[in-house]
Amino acid sequence: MAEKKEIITLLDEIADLLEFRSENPFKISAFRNGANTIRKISEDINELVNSGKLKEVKGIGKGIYTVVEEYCSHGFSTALEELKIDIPDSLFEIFQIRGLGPKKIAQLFNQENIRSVEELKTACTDNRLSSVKGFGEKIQKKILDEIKQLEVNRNFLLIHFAEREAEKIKDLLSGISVIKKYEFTGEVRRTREVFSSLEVVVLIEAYKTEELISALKDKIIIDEIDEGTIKSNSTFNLPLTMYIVHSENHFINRLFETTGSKEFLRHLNYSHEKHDGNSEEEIFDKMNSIKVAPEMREEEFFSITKAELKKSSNLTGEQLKGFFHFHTTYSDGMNSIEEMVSAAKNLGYDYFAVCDHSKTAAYANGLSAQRILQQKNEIEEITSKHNWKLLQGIESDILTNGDLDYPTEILQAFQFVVASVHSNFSLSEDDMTKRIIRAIENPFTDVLGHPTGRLLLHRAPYKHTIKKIIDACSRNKVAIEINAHPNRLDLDWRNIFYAREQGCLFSINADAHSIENILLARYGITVARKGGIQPEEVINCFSYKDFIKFLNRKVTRKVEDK
DNA sequence: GCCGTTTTCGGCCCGACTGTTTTCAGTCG
Repeated sequence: MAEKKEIITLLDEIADLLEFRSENPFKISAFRNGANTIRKISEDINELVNSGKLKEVKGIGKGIYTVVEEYCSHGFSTALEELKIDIPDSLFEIFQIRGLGPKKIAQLFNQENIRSVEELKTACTDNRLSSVKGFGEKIQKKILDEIKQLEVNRNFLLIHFAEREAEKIKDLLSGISVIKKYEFTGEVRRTREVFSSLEVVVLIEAYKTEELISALKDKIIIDEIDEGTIKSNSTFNLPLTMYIVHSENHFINRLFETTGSKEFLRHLNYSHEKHDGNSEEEIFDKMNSIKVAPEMREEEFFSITKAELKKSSNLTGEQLKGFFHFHTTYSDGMNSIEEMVSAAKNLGYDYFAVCDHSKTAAYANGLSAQRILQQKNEIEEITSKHNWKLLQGIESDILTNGDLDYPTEILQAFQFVVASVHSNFSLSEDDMTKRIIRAIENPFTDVLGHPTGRLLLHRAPYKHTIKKIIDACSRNKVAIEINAHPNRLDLDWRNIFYAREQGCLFSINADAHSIENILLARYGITVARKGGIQPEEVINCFSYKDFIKFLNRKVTRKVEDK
């Protein structure tokens, strides 16, 4: 048994190593293509292997099938291991540095004997790399910057990976009988976008502490036992701190003082002696503060200028009725329109706007004018078959000059338009801001997609002035996307407060490329809640009638009012 | 390695961008 993701990683890794070893370029792309083919398969990969049906899939031949079959049955790949011979494990971290591909890494390894990120860093600091053929000062500087970022990122996990670690900890703690109750605190309770630690408050009887420690020692490595604190740094993919308390009152107070960020507590002049309470409300009361939701207990909370925007969010996942900005097999999605909508409907969504990639996104199989028509016909067929409220939208690329990548006559045929930047990221701050604002000013734009372009722990946002962009969204009645993909979580929650002050609307979108992805919307909810967003500020929470009103606020669109 | 045929070898192959070159290789979305 193997997970689909593992197979994809395996084939990509083989492709990287083949390239590192300067093998036949077509063989390399066969493996990359194999990885992409598997990525697009929606059936269970193990079943396809067992039944031999994988062999029939275009792009999977005898060679790749053998690799996948071996991995599924035995959990390893002889082909991969053979490619790894004579390569130190430390080299693989270099593959994470953007701008360095297999060929450049091979050059560094073979010519300069660079075998790890550390050695690469030294070579750059000693200015050794700028004189290597094919490298130069700019690349050397870029590598150093990337290494710096990598060193910071090493200490963080994305939210969906951190969640997995938290689940393991839940399993661990639930299995220890002396624990009366526990609750996650710190970054988990604040629902940060990336995590550097996992913290839990644990309640037990005082005389059972030794019993707890011995039960823990059976299952995890304990690195530190301090007064009331137990730490395990290496058992999970994030360091774990457990705060051990022996009374309900202590539980509440420990939970309170470990939830808010240090800056948040400092702003409130919090001290645990003076502000001890039997509930969090009581603690806030003692500080003469309104009650602040756990997820909003950040320094940024104090930048909110309008009192009514400090209210906790009432938003929940069940309130999302509109399912937008999802991709299908028409572009780079894994599932058909019908499969996507049907799955979303089962999860409680009521109306839908498919938004495949536009023509400029060639790498993602973006839609040509002809294929837009084809899709339109299919949508008409499906809607009449199921009586679905399904609209044809598009995720249109914002070109370098700020135009969307279809002429007006095509744009006006869409019923919903998400405008996003997918290329040419390195404009100056001024140029990028103007580019995005021009797209916002386009009368057909409904939503600004992933506004900052960041990929968490991977790529910094492009240079831009976010306040000017938010102002433009407010002026032009364009909703700002909260892209819920764990890699993005973009708009950053820190900018939500300002956007709300300008009266902006938001659109929470999973940017789903598969049925499984639909569930990612929940991370968008956590981000929105962190910014205090209420359901009436989210276009996905509108009734279908109000959503149509929203669509027709600037241009008239033909939408059947079902 | 995969595909497909006028079938067992020959062709396959995004395109823009960047930084290095001096006409291109490598990377990336």
